[in-house]
Amino acid sequence: MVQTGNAASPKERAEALQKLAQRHGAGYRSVGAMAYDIIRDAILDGTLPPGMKLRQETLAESIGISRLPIRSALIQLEADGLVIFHARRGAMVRALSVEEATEVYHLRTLLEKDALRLAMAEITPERITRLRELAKTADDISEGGEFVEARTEFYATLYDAQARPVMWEMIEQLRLKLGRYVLGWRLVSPAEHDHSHGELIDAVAGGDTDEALQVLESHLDHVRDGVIALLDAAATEAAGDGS
Amino acid sequence: MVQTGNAASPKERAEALQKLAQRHGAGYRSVGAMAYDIIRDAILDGTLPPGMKLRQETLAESIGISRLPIRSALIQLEADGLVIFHARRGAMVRALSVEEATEVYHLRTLLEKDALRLAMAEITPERITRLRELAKTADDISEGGEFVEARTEFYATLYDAQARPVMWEMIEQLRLKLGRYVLGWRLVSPAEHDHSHGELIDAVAGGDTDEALQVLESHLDHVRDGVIALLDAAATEAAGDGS
DNA sequence: GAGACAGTTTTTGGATCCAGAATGCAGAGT
DNA sequence: ACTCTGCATTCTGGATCCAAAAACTGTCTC
Repeated sequence: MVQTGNAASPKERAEALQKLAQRHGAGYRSVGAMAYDIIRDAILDGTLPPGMKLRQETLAESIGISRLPIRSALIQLEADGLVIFHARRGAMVRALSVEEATEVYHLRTLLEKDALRLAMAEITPERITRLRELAKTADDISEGGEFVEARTEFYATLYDAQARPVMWEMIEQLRLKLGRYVLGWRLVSPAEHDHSHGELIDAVAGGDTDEALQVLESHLDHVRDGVIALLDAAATEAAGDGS
Repeated sequence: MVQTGNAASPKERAEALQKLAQRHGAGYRSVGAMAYDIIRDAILDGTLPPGMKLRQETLAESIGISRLPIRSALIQLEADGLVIFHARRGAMVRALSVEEATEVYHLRTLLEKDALRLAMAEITPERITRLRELAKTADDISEGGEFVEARTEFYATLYDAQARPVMWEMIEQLRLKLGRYVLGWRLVSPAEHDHSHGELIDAVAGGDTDEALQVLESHLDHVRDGVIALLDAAATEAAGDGS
């Protein structure tokens, strides 16, 4: 079992956290909300790897606040499934098992196909135009944080998040659980997924619902296979490390 | 808009909260976890009605702890969608709109039909026996807290929560959002839903997947209609109140 | 030499204290 | 008489402080 997750040195990690903290500079409603965003981003971009133990004191110092808003943030992250609390023993970054990842993709397929079906029933030409722009942005950008944002906006528009807030919230939750692994996969094999959003929006614009659903499903299957391969490799590696 | 939700007197509410606090006596890992359970139960059984403003001080005094674990609990409840924070203006019990309730039932139908389909593919005679017992318990009990527990255990077994934790978590989340309204509906029309769990388990035992799915769906539709009627009535009443 | 027990140190979780922001009331001006 | 503005009160959100529990280390014994 990987317990410490010491992929990088503690010093490097502290610096990366501080850099994230500076990016999330001012303009926040509350310090706790800022801490939540910083720690979430750190988990998603791999600064805090799965299995990493999260010491409240260290996080607080890195961000430059007290431990209290850190605790608020960690509680929220636990609800998101990114962090797990071991009673009286603090929090650690939650690692996803292969089984859980498979389940998440099963659910995403179920929900997102339904969302797409509903959205396509009332799609407008304006939205398609907007979607093409967003798809281009999402397919062009490779860098971590930016990519996640662009992709989120694309899907929010595609599924009409405004009209179906509860459904969108569920989809976002599922996507959040996987984000860090998808980014890791993109680093490993960057060539494989260049124009996936473009293809999807082409199918949507074509008006053929069944075809669009098929494109979406195979896209999800493709990413799922990549992520699971990554998880398998990590598990094998960890096992190979011995005790 | 119902803002204060003063259905009962403040004194009565404080007493009800204290009673809940006593029920959740000892044996808790942390005070925050206890506070979470108490407040959640209070929301679910109507002691804290939708729209009610949640003053941290008052809650802390009623339960007999400090404000800090209350805040932890409220953050968790926000993640559950039972509470909403208005920045710098504290938390209030979140009310569900008719649109959101409709969406929740749409999603539950989608997820639970899928869960039942998967579970029926690998059902065992032992589980059916166990389910019959649980169904009987759930159909017999009427009282609030007990009923929720019994019903939860029934569905956890039916959908094989152990084998599919992520899916079960999502279903639980959705069910949680509606719990208080379902209980309210049961109070209004107690005759309508006596043997629903029994009927469902009969269909499952019969082995006909399509029929079981149909029973599940019409059960969900039935409850949905009841809850939406209740919400509509509440909205009309609130509008009739004048300003 | 290895294992177990005890003491120390580290770290979480809770309570009290403090500051900043919002709301409500009152007074004055139009 | 009504409205707008300013002040006071109240409540949230954050920081510091404290206690209890767990982990680690060192020593003693078998």
